[in-house]
Amino acid sequence: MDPSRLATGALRAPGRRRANVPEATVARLPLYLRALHVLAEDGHQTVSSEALAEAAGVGSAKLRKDLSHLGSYGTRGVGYDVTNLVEQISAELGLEHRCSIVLVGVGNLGRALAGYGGFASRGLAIDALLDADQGRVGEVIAGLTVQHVEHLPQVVSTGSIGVIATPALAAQEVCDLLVAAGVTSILNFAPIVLTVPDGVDLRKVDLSVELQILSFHEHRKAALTAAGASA
Amino acid sequence: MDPSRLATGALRAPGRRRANVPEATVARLPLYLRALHVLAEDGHQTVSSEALAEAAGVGSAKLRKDLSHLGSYGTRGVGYDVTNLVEQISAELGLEHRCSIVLVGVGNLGRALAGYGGFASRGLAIDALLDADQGRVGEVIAGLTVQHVEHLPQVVSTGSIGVIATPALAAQEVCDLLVAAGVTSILNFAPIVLTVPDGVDLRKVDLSVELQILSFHEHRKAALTAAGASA
DNA sequence: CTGACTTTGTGCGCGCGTTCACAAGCGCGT
DNA sequence: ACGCGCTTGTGAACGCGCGCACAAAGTCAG
Repeated sequence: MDPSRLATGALRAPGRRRANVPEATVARLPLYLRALHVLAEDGHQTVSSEALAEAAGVGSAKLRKDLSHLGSYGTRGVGYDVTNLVEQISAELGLEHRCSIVLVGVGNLGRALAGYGGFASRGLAIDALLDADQGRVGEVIAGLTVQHVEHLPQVVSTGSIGVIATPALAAQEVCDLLVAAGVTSILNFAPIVLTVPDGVDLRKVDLSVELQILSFHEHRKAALTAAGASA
Repeated sequence: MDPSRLATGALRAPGRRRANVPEATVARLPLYLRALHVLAEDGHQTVSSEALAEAAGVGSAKLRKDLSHLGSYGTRGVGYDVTNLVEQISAELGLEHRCSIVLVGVGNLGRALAGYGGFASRGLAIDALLDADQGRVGEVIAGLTVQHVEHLPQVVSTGSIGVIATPALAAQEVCDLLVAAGVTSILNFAPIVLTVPDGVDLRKVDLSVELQILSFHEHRKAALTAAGASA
């Protein structure tokens, strides 16, 4: 979020030249990674930027520029080595050593997240489930036993990512607990604006916001066709 | 996604001057709406751009510019009338006449979405639950009976929004069914790139992508602190 | 009525991200 | 060995969005 944290261009390794990868590029790296996994399972050894861009749903020029930000790992005239590219992107995303994820709030959404296969498939796995409701403590979901939220400091390790899937009213309190426990990366699903101290990365996913954006487009399309029909 | 669809600046009503609201602004309108609802329940009659921006977690200048894109509904020296602003934003988002939502895929995530209170609260409500698994047909979730996906054409009405919460393998097929039934706005939760014909709006929410982005930041922070400690 | 204060609405400059278009580089066939 | 075609990597232009800072406009006190 804060791009003023650069000033580190001098200490990068001489071989690699990934200095400051743009945020927009980082947001697309997971897409490339997923497409590459599919291609690898399909038996492709190499892939051109055109084909990979097609598979990831982006433009080929954008893809090449994105990949160029983390080094030149392609071969002109041939394309990119699929396996190598998977490794490079995984390393860039920090997925080589499995990241510990702590999920707080085992309601409907929390259950869905715990059972979501997309995490565990590649380097990401939920390590702990927490809830404030004693009635849910002890329940086993997706192979994990739900613990009381008081045990949060014990399940958090350095580099943990916190996921908040609680009701909106409890979200800020849980967020503060996470921060107090040393978590510096938080993903919030509660429909509320959270405040965190500097140095903590906070992302949010609001399901209803996405629907409202679609509603806007649908509404506008309806208005346009109505106007077009009358014109 | 495609900003080339403008060319309609001449047919807007003379009183209002909402010509082409920027996409970035549309994405924030739901935030403002939510903050306004909270303020309204708190008894506030009017609100200044500063206070509303604080509640929505954005800058005040950005908020004023956003609101100016859909007309001048504020009073200088006073602020914005909360009730009026709620109506204006709701109208802009097309929430005044409840939007019909059709959800396909009643797995973990589908269940969570069906039970998510954030939709029904303001103008958005799920109208139908569909699934391809006969074992799930007939089940009642959040007051709705799950129907077989074959009944999709009958539950879709003009202006419906389709939500895909199926496994990745079934997503494209379901997407095609939705498009064939006349749905022109689709929200996809499956971790796969879907292709839709022109004229159909497609948004996607990928839960694992968000986590991988956080993983990147966590990884980078760890690298920076390590480098800072050694320097 | 007047003047001072408050708040909106917006013109402008800046930086990021995207796209086009092309030069540089690599493999392959001859 | 050599040129031909394919693909990458990137320079440059463009457009969008953001933030600052200020003028316009309205309210309220006296």
